[in-house]
Amino acid sequence: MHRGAVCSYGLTVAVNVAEDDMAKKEEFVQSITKQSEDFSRWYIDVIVKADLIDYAPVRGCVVFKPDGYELWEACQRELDRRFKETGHRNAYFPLFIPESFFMKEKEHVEGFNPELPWVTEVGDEKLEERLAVRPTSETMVGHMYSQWIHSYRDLPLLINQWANVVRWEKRTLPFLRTSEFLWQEGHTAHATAEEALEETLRMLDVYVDFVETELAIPVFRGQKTPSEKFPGAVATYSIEAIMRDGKAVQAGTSHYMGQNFARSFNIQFLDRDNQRKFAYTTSWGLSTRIIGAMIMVHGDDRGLQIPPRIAPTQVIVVPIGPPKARERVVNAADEVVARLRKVGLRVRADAREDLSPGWKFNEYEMRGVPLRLELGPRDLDAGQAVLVRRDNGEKLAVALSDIEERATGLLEEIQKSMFERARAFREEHAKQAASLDDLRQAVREEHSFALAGWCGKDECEAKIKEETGATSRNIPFAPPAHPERCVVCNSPAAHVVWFGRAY
RNA sequence: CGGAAUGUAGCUCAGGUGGUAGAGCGCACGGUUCGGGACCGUGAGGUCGCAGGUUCGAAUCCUGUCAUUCCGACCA
Repeated sequence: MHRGAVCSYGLTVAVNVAEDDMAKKEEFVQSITKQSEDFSRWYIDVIVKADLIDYAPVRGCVVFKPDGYELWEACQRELDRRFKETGHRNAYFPLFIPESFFMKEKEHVEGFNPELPWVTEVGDEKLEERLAVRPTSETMVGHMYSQWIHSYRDLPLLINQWANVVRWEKRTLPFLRTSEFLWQEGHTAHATAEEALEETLRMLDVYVDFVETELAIPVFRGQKTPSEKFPGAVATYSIEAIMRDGKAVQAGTSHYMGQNFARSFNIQFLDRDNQRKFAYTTSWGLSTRIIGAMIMVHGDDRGLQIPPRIAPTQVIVVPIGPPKARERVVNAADEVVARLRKVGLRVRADAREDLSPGWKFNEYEMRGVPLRLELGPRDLDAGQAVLVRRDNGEKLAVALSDIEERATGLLEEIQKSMFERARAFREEHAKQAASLDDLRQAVREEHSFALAGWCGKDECEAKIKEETGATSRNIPFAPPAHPERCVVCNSPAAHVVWFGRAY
């Protein structure tokens, strides 16, 4: 811990300074647990240090701080645009759901009952009927749709809701599983099964497009096995992402309900042929969990790494210089910020005088800002700025005259290379398993997904979970291979399934 | 919901066998600094998670409770 400053000749001083810098770098990095050391620890360290969330004094609940909430706002912005483009409109349904509504759909109530919080009294008075705090809104929406839909002319009904929901989870993890979370839930009603199924898959594709384009997370799309489907659905489809520790996160789901909820809630319409028919419904949801996935897919030992397209701050401008040069660099920085904003970039300058440039470099890397723009006296003399990429650390001296073009181009490149890196990782971590041992090896030792044949029996699926800790993720529409036998019982495979350990 | 660990200043933590609380970092003020987490000086800041109990006296011992982390069961 001794500085080398007392040394009297240049070479020694230089060596000691370099060692000192290394030591400091180490120290900084140590404040975030290394991914390889303890991935869970790393995750918690990063989200707290990057100021995304704070724990609330209620079990399993968190506060989204501005930097975390802005990530969700970016997701909302991009998703909402896609929902509108596909003909949906937003509405809002109540937070409280009468107990009797849950009784109407047997599978549904059984599925959610263990995690429902209930309102039983108001002031000193007991309520006549208990009210659940919604875990999802199918029942309330079903009830309302039964009153709104009378004719085939009322269909399709395409509504989305942005809301908070509550599921009292036994085990929580910020973003990935909290007792209360934010999400969107789409609810649609259609005249025919074909149309409803088409909607279900269309919205799954909207999720794929959103997650891959905006969040740079490659996903596996497919159908859930019966044991993993939504309570009350005929079929559930999902997109599954693989984290850097090899574990799976279900990034979005889309459900085809058939007429199940329509029958339970009496959603009927008079068709062209003057016959009363039950509608076909769908629902689809994507939650703040996706932010956890983004962190775990892109983050590294230096902290967060946010894809430019959703980054609340895309470019951080750091003016550098001693007090005499201060005014000059700060003015230049302001000008650069204004110019970049003009072309639509989200840019901020950090001109705080009490923090050194080095401190800011580390800080914004930890916070995942994709691009840093350094502006010092030497740069101004040369008519340039230094751009530094978060994804690969590359430094580029760029002429101020074409800063807009270069910054925009670099952000696009970063977005692309982040997706490519994640995709390469996914390819390396997608194995095939011909036996239960293979499967265990793949998910436990190789931290991967495993593609395996499955006969379709619940027992075999349960056995896989028991033996390997992996659950079925989904049944891909276009599997990369076609194993013919069930990995457990060796009878002919009815499906090809992705298995993985899940969050 | 079961097992384990933790809870003391904003953060990380130290406080043998009970005697009224400390460090580093951060924060505030002043000054010097500024191209990869700068430095000096001064200062503010804690009903020791909460509630009981034992005791003349509890951060310390006991009981309960709440929260967080990890493992397991349950669950998307």
